[in-house]
Amino acid sequence: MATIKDIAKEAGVSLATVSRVINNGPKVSDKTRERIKAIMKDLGYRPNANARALVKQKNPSIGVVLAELSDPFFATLAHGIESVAREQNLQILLSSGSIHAKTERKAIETLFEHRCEAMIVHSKALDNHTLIDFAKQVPGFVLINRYIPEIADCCVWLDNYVGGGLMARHLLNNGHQKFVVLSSEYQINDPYERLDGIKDELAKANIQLSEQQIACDKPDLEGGAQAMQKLLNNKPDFTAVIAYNDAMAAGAISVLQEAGYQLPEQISVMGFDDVMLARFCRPKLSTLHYPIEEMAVKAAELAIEKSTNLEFTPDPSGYKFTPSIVSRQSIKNLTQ
Amino acid sequence: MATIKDIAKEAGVSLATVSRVINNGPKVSDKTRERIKAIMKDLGYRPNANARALVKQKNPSIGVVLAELSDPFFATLAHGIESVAREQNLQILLSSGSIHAKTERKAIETLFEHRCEAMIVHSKALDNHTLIDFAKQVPGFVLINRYIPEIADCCVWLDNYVGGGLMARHLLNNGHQKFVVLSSEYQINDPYERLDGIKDELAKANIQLSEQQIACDKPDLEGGAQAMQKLLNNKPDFTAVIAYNDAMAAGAISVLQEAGYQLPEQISVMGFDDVMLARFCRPKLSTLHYPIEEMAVKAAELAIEKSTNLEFTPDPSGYKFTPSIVSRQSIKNLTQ
DNA sequence: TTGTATGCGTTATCAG
DNA sequence: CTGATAACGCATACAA
Repeated sequence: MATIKDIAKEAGVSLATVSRVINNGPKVSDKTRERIKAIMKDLGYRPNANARALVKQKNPSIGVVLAELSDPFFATLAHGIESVAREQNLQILLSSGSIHAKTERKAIETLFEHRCEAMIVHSKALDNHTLIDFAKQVPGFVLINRYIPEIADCCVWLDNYVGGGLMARHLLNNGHQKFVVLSSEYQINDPYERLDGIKDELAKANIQLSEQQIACDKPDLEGGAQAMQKLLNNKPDFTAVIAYNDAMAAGAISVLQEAGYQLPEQISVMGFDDVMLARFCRPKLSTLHYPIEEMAVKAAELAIEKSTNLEFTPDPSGYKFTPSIVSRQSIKNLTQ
Repeated sequence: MATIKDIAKEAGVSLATVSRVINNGPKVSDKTRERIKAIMKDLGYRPNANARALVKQKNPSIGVVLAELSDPFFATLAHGIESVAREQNLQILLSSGSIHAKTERKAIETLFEHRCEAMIVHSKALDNHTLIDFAKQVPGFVLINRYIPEIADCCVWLDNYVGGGLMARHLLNNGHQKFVVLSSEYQINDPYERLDGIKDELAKANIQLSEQQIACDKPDLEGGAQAMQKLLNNKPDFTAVIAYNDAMAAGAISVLQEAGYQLPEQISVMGFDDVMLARFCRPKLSTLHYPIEEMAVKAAELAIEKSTNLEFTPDPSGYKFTPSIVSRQSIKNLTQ
């Protein structure tokens, strides 16, 4: 592969001159500029990004570590990041953490080694301490979907507690009084926070949630189906199902329908996330909209700003997002 | 950030020795090895991947350009690639083409500049000639979801023509005789090939497809809905809808149901892709399974093999995949 | 077992 | 306007 040297030799000029035309340097005569450009095209010259990154002491790229690639809204997240990356002419370096602390750590370290100037990490397995440590090492480090008080200015996150409250309130407003909850078995914050939000809001209406009304399983379709089945076996009395996310809600719906229930006439179901699935399961799922793409864009912008402008003082209060209710057809209004 | 030099100085040894312990070089005494390792950890040393790539003349990474990130099966594709990348300790460099020839070209060139040793590109906008050109420049270049005869050994692709035939045959076998087709308006190969497959198979049963029986639109939900609406307005006589993909099929189903048709009793609908959507629309969609994850894995393995082993002679016949019928509930058997 | 020297492809700082 | 030349961080052939 042709280097700057080859084309310098071919053109009978010095390396410096060639470098100047590559970088649109100011002081080159139009004649030589054109001649060199022609030669570059001729030889199929492509600047070596690695050499460049080495000498410039930074890699114009944005590193992304995702908790898991199979996550349905990963595509949306990636799309958001990509849109700002393109605009800034930044390359994307992608790693997946696969929800293992070890792999996540490895993924982040790899990004470090590449000297990415900005980094967006969606960590589900690493502990706060480790993350804080990382955040302190690179200016452009941003956490998405996670809030750590010590590094609040690096966090773009969703208020899950408020989300849980919104779900409960919405159902309450629709006249429901007897609930059942499908939660995620993963030992991460989100499920706990949502659950706390639900419980607290319910408590305001003097409703307690007992352990028998909660089932945990994997936060996907199957998990939702199994959790629902467990609950059904106990034959609890309820009119509404509050699911950890849309996938679990959809799984629950299948089980419920196969058990002969009319939805939403007999039982209402509420999801969380507002992924595509929510619009296509029947009945169409009422859910909470998770503004993941906006969050991704914000995270990318923040990461770039922080890495570029060292004096930048972020406004921590601006990086919290709140989900909003999307009312479709899976919830029956009992008050009418 | 600490460099190899810093740690050499700190340890009172030469650069070479440090480099050896980093690369697990063979000739270092255990004592110094341990001492150096300790110092590395102490100083938080991280090898500079860019410097490494420069001197080794190759970047241990696999470049991926995707036609579009919002594509529903992009996540699946990425997941397949990622699984083999991890196994081989390869970093993923991601670019999106956004279905614009210019952007796609730029995406590929960026990957070139980074000297990725393997590249997997999903191009929808670039012409054959350009792609052939690229393929000849890097050994580890692989095209996914596209077949170009001149570089057949770089192509991992799905036989869309056979797929179209399978759809038609399946419907024919279920007693259907009157069809309507929802195709994609994008000027790329897939829709044409599928359509040809459909037409040819239908022709074997002496059925011709007229222009009024075909509607083109965007290959997504909305497009499917609109295409279906167009057809409905013309009030053609049909018992089965053949859609370009699951998304269009789902869009069509919405329109059909809102128009008061009973599905699948009155009208059967067939999709293509077998994405998650197919399992969750009602009636559950009968479709063709697109083995995208396997294809991604194969593409990654091929790309790595080609880049590693220059003598490797690929077996072109092994990189064609064939879709298979997934029978669910959206097709009524008219022969019973 | 360890050290020295050189080069990878660029950019950038000086001189001309 | 152009040309030498010194970094950048690391690997490696060759010496010691």
